[in-house]
Amino acid sequence: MSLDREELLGTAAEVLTRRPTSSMDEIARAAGISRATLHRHFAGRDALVRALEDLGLRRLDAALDAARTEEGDAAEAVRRVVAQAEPLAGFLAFLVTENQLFEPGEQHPGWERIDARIAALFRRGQDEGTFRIDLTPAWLTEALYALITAAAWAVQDGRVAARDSVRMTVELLLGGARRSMER
Amino acid sequence: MSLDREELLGTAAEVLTRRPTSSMDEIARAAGISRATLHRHFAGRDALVRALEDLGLRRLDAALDAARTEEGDAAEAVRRVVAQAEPLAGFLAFLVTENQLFEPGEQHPGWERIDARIAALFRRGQDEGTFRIDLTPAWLTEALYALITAAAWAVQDGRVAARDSVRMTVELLLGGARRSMER
DNA sequence: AGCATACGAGACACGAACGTCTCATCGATT
DNA sequence: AATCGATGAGACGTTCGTGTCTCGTATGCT
Repeated sequence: MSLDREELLGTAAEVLTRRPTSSMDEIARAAGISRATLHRHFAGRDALVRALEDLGLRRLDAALDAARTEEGDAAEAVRRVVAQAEPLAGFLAFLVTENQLFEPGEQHPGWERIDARIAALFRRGQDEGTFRIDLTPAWLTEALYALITAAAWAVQDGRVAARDSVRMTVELLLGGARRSMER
Repeated sequence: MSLDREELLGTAAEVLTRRPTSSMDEIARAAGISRATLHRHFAGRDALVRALEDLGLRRLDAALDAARTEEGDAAEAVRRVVAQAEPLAGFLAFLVTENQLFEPGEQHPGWERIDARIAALFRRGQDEGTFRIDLTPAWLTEALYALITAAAWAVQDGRVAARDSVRMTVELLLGGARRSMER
């Protein structure tokens, strides 16, 4: 009956991904515990969201590790990143919109590190001559996030087949980032 | 002092674009009227959001008209669409996230028409041989929305220069959509 | 068996935002 | 000048989510 704190975070992420406005009570019910117990684990909604932010960063970090961003062809590495990050899309979208509500400047510093890892991948591709240099790594990173979440929503709404999601995302992203001579 | 209903909608759109959680009172203050008067124009928050949805659709429609989506080279038409829609990015992002909270199925039917107009442009490009056919028009439409809003956020956060916004968006989108032989 | 810890259920107060209403005032029209 | 309509200010009740608390119970450990 009693859940590990980590599992608790997992189900909270699930519920809030489905409906970002879910109340503490709904989250507790979904986890099979009472609201009181949820409060015993997390002081309040803020604390829970902060913990979820940590979880998201850990998961994304793990995804980047699994994608081996520093190995092999940069384009292939991007493909692996998209494939690894795709299951996290909905959850990350929740965190982003949640961050949007906070005051600017107090965002979790962990995001910068993640951004830097992805941007470094694009920069490597530019240095190796695979990616065009007239699009900045920062923009390509932003576009990667945007396309992954867009693909997740499109799948959820039935506008894109789930099995095509990763391919569509990667093809559009790489097609834009790849230099013409590499095609 | 007294505002036209249309101007009222405009400032409401502005305020909610900046902070999607703004209260009715904040919206009224920003428009220079009282909460009571705001309620005289719009029965409630729901009604206001619906009216804003209409406004967004009208603006986007006008943007597509101005972009002359059915004229000339499809790639150039896409460029014009992005340029025309870019100023609407923040506002549209608000509407999308607001729609996300509604129950599925009760979304404004106007969106389908807009989607169809943009998808038709991509389909035309495919028929004319300018765009690759392994990415569906529906996905390219989705990607267009996603990249425009991503660019707006990136500009707002200082990660992309405002004057590069349209170019970066178009280059990435077209680079991905354009067939390799067209490069 | 005894005890400690964690849990569920529920009650309570607080705050925020909403929707409704009243009333006084201001301005424009006639 | 008189009147009508729209407005601003504010009070009021309601709803919803939150955070805190208590109390009875169950689970698990010694």
